[in-house]
Amino acid sequence: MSGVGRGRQVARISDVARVAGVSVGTASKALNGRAGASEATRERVQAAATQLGFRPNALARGLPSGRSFTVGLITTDSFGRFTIPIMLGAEDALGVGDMAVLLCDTRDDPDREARYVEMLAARAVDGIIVTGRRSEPRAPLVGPPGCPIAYAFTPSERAEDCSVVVDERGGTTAAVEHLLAIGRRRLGVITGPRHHRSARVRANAAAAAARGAGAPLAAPAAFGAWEEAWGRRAVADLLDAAPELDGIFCGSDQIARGVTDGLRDLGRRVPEDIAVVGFDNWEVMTASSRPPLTTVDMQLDDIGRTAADLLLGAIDGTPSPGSHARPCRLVVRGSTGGD
Amino acid sequence: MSGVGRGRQVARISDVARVAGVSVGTASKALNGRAGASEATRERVQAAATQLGFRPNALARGLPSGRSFTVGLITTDSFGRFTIPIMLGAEDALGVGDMAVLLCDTRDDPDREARYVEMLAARAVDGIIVTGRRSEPRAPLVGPPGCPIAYAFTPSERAEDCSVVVDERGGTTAAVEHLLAIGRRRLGVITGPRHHRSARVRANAAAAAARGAGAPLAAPAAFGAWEEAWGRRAVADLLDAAPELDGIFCGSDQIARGVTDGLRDLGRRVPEDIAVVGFDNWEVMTASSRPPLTTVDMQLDDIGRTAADLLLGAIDGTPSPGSHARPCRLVVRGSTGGD
DNA sequence: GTGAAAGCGCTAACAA
DNA sequence: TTGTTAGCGCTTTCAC
Repeated sequence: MSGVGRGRQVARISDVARVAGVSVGTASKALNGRAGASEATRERVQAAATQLGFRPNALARGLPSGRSFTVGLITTDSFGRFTIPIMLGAEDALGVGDMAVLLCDTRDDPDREARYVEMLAARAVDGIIVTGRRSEPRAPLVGPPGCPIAYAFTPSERAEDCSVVVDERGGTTAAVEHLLAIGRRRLGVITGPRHHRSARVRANAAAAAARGAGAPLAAPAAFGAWEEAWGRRAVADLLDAAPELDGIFCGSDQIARGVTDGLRDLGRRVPEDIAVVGFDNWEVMTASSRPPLTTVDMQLDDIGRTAADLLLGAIDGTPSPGSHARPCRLVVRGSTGGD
Repeated sequence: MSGVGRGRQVARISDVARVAGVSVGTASKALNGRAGASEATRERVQAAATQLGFRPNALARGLPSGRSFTVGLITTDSFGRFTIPIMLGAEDALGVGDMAVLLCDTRDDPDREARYVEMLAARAVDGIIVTGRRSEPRAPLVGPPGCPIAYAFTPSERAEDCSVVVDERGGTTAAVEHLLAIGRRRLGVITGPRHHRSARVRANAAAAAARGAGAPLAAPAAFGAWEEAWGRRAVADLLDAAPELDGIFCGSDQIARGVTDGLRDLGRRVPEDIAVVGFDNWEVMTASSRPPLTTVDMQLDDIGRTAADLLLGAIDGTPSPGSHARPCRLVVRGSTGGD
């Protein structure tokens, strides 16, 4: 015990100092590039550190400064399809600054969230990234006092908090304009449940874009569920209501895939008779759909990366309060005649 | 600076000691339940701690002991479908012991892996969990000397390392026995690429189970890709080779879903004409398939939980070397007449 | 430019 | 039973 266990096997700064023939304080300065160390000693110390494979103990390093070179990543949803790319992007950005990431999966449970925040406080994290699977704003995280927070994808309800969100409106508009650009004029919309903000935003944006181009929707947007089965069912109903439909914007790739399957069942050709656009660029869906789906990519890794960058800024004393919208990217494939 | 920043806002053990009217050392003993503190003071200290909302600084706590109450979670694959449930299970088990989880996504890059190991060493992690998306054994992780490691799902090539793996053979056998139990005798197998261990293991186990029951496969196993499109294609070929097939075991739910779609295209009814079983219990696939898929659940959360438990044991001085196989669970749904 | 010394918050010897 | 003291490995004053 008494720290003699594993710790001893690793080079400490005192070892580096001894090898370099300087004091511990000087070694510290030299290693951290702080003023007050000649170029010569700096090099000697660096050499000694390299030779010994010295890595500063992050725990000890953080104690005096109150920093831990660690950020907490809180996801309110068991990491799913949406949070993963966000996490990867965040990890990328943080890795550059040698920041480690502490994982916290709250599973939508406020108690778990509170416990995790305590844990992060006890570990003196330098900042926290909060993410989730929905674009609906969430109640602000009650974090450790003074600890910077950045929200990714799921914004905070408090407007002045730093949130990085997807420009869903812009992505939808691009998708509809693409349908119009390939000559479709009688458009329909099939999307998720009305109580989901994303479903509403995308439906409204699609309707507005179509109307704005002088080609208003051929039928009201159909709200349902984020499921293939809903897409299959809805497209049949939609064609009853508007038989000469020639383009469909779907609120998700799952729905879009159901729509293409439904259209095939009905004997309609995609994209010749009816072009279909999805949303999410979820490879599993876009690739297995017949034909592959044109879709909107939310570039979630960029969301995560940006949130992490802004968080790092805040940690360094340059906060970026407010909501930051990031663009989507349209990916054209066979379901609108691409490829 | 100088630790006066955020650190000051949080109660330290000295605050607790002062409020309780005892020394810091006594407070420490009382809080940690170590011998040498009367019941009365113990209670006073506890009360003071609660009142102040005291949480011991994990960094400071770990410095003397050389421990950090943190484990590293290394995943060799951008967290995908397989690693997520594993991570959740591991988090569950670790959370009980108040262990935090440091996230490391190596993206199959040995350099990244090496850098992460250094980072984990610098943070003095108490242990490391290594996971991946394949059941193929991997080269042993070169971790910090003396640091316990547990492999989850993807085992280590070194037999004496602690690995928790899925009993794929057992799961496959259960699936085939289910097909036999509902009266199917002319079975086929469609699975992933031959160079994937899982594809081979499952195909062999299925063939052995069928043979063992006196109903050898009606056609050799078809190896291809983990894709729906492969399932659609393969089932057509398989029916050419063995027209009176009445049951198909698929190496994944994606393939199985392709198979059900392909059978519908061919005018065969599932399960009346041909029963279909998948593998993975991936909800997106099982639910959208028509009918919903009977499948094998690998219980990956259990894999993660078990790996974490074994790691905690090793950290506490009770290692569990060797390979630990965990059972699968058969989930019966419409594609074999269930529900 | 360099070294000595204090201290970050905690634990664990050892005294009292 | 309690308090005192000495570190854990590092950074950072402050003398020299």
